[in-house]
Amino acid sequence: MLKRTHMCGDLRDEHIGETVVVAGWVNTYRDQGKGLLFIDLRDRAGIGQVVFDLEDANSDVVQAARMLRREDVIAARGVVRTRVGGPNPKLATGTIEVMATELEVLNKTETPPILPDDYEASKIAPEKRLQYRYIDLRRPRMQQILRTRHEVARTARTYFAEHGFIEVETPCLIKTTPEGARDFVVPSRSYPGQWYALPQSPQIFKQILMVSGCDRYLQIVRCFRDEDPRADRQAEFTQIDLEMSFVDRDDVMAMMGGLAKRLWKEVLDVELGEIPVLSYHDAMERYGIDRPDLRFGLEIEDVSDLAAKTDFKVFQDALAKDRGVVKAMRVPGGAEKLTRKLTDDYTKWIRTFRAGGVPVVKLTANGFETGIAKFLGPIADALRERLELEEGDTVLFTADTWSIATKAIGELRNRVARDLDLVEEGTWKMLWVVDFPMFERDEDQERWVALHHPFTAPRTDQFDELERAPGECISAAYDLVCNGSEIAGGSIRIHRPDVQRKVFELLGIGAEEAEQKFGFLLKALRFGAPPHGGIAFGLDRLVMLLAGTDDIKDVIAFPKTQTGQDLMTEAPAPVDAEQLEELHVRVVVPEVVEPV
RNA sequence: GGGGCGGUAGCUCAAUUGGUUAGAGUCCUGGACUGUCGAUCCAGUGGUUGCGGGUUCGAGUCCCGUCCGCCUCGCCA
Repeated sequence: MLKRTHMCGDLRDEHIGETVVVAGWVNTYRDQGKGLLFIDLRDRAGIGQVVFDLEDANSDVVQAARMLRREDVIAARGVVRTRVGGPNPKLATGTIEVMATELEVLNKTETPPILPDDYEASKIAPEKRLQYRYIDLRRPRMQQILRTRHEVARTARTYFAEHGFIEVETPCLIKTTPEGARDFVVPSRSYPGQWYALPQSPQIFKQILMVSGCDRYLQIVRCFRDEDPRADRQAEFTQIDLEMSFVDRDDVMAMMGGLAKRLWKEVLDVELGEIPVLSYHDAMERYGIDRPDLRFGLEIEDVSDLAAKTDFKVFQDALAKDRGVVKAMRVPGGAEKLTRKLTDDYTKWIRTFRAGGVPVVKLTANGFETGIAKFLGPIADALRERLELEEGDTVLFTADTWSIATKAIGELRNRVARDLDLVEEGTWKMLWVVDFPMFERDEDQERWVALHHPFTAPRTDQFDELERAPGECISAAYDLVCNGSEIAGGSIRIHRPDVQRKVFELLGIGAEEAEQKFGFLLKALRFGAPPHGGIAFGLDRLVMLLAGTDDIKDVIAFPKTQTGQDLMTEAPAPVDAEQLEELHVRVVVPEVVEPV
């Protein structure tokens, strides 16, 4: 076999005159018949041109070269020289070519079902790309993303190693935990009827490592949550997981902000600057979401007090509800840009978030016009002042309970920014969101649920509230948000068993149940647990941002579909009866499943 | 579990109110061409219209069911 000396994508002017051996895949071929044959050869580093002189039509090299087809695997020896036909500015290797003297066909390909061209990748059916993932991954773009992912992981390891973190592995076969997402479970062969669960995160283990005196822990770790996927979510995903002892909230935020800055610098050569901090309360009130996109304005105002003075039934009905509110968003210049078609569409679309519609009004030289203008008489001046309205603006409203109206207008804010092209590409708006409530009321089940997770500590000044008014208790949790995407979330943890028991109790986990399900944690906390806290970065989402893609499947080498299948390996699949027997598992299939 | 969109040649798509032999580009096969570069030109192979039923003289097209993909609501401590 010809031994490779250079990556064909790495060849430059400096290699001119050298005899090289390159190897890779035939990206394209251009056969000129009598005379010349050009091969664009692709390897991990890029694409380079190999030329064959066809003068001696009977030579083995020429005969083999003329048989080459796209995606054949070859090696070629030749001399690097300046391109005779002039440079190709589209290629990094565009000024040079390899004049081939030897050719070795390492593997002919069958006609490829898909071709690894970036320029038509978006047109190929997603299931074909997943089915033939090995071909799809040959695309330069996919190779670039794989390397970005590697860079992120490498940078994180280096950064945290510099700061005294050590990497520790935690188990994948663990005990199922209540609360949280649905677990993936694994049957135990040795213990009939007993099951392991795959970790939703290594949360408890990393806390116990703090009790063990590790002081600073790092793990790049796979997590599993058996919930329906989304464009930015897979059932199986990766966290950069961290925990620190003897720290407060500011210590953790400073350390983790440092990683974010390092990543953006190393991967994109972007200086992030100081990362601002916003309270959960302000995020929800001003942006209607706990992970606001700060690349554009469109701030939201509560106008419930004004709305109460109108006769508009939608407002009145909303305000009559428990915690009913009316929210308003000023869209500068919206009178022109927000067409009737668009605003009608919003009213329909907003129903997916359970809001009734989107009342609209425009401010013109003649005052409020269209939509609900006729109801705004009594509050016209106050509304103009509150929203600092100018002529040509549109105001969009939502009215319902606080949680529905807030969420709806938050989603609407993002939608309007997209529709009006207000999002400036290439900008990075990172922020910390802090001061989350400890608990959220689950009205259906009439109980408190943890907003973050049950091991999150109250802020140090909030222990009274924990006893007195759990609904008002503020936690020591923090989320790192970038361009409207949550990229990390964490908290200071509870390190006192009495506080942990109290929180379990508030969550409706009684002493006995707590002992049975979390006994090992409660016990560990009794034996000298240091104050500690940590965070987990979503590696997949980080890479999505840094690589500029909005499909999580692009940043995972072998992703699953929305129904949890791997189209390449065809997992999941049935197992043998003997396997089931050994595992003491009997399958009950709802209906007859057709064999494929 | 709910909603929306889609599935026609290896790939990307077209096909009039339900009407003749389901077309085009690309890939592939063969040929032409001495500096191409998403090469070009000529010719050709290639189809169980996702699958199963139904309506009809006649179904890619209409109806029912089902499978698959994408987006989304719920869900995701």
